[in-house]
Amino acid sequence: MLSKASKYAITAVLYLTNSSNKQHKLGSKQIAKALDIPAPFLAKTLQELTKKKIISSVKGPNGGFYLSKENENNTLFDIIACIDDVEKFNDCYLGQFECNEDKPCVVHHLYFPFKNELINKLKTKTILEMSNEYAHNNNLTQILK
Amino acid sequence: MLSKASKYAITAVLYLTNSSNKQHKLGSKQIAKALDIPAPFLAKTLQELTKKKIISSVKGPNGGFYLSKENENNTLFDIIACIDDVEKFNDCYLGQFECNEDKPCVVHHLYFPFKNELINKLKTKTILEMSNEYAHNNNLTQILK
DNA sequence: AAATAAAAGGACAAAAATATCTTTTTTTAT
DNA sequence: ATAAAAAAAGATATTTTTGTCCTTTTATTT
Ligand code: FES
Ligand code: FES
Repeated sequence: MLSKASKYAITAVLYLTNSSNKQHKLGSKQIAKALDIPAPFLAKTLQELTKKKIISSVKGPNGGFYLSKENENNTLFDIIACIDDVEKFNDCYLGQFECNEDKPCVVHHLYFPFKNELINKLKTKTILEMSNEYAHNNNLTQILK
Repeated sequence: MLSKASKYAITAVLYLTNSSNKQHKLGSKQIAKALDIPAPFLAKTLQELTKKKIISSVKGPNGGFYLSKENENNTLFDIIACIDDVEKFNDCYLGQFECNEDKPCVVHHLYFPFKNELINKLKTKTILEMSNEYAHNNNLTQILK
């Protein structure tokens, strides 16, 4: 399971795709308020993302966080790996010593393929793609109204 | 994701199925040592399981923990629910506000069916069944040797 | 009945995760 | 240049989870 920090990170990046760009940057407090996330904690998390070039930031008046074109090529997995220890994906779901085919736990045959598919999805899904899906989704809901 | 406590619980119960019975009870320290789990922490966890009748215990000399026939009808889910807050299974994997079909997150269509299958498996898999599988597994490895 | 062994219970400690606050640095706007 | 605004950095606080320790209760064995 993901930590709160990386969930916040994902939610915030998703918010940035739709509400910011190089011209309209967003401050950490604005983002935190909009998403109802503890502001200083989010600020920390956004700093980590910036440090590892997952998102971009500019200091000073009118500064804030935004996504560059390059940033948008980052994947969900990149965000998660920036905050969490992704080694945990290798652990057995039931906490058995090792997770492998030789001595599978009772949910291994369910968990293992799912996990691999999930990781694959996380690794291939770029921020840009999510942004597009989100826009598409919103269009649909607009049309349905 | 399960807490360490409930993973310890599962591992310990599994150990009990194979190494104990009403005649041969096991002390919490023995179990902890065999499984390399912090002893006092496991003791606490085993107490919770006993309180909720998932496993059985007897105090005094030659006392310890064991599984009654009724205990063996408990499921993996019962063990988990005894220790963890299973409401967390309803949360969105990526931490979006709600998990539902209307506004699914990007991994919802992967996560949701898996989660349901997993919960179903956890709810139907009894301790007895696991014990049998384990025995079967061991027989196989014996044969293969 | 007494001694003992083990669970049960409760208080405490450490570590990790989450959350807050303060100061410094940098950039932009004036 | 100066002031202001915002990120960056770092120190501190709280909460939750994990882990330890000590005392009490209870059942068993002698
Ligand atoms: S062995 Fe348990 S998940 Fe693979
Ligand atoms: S909406 Fe994210 S898992 Fe269902």
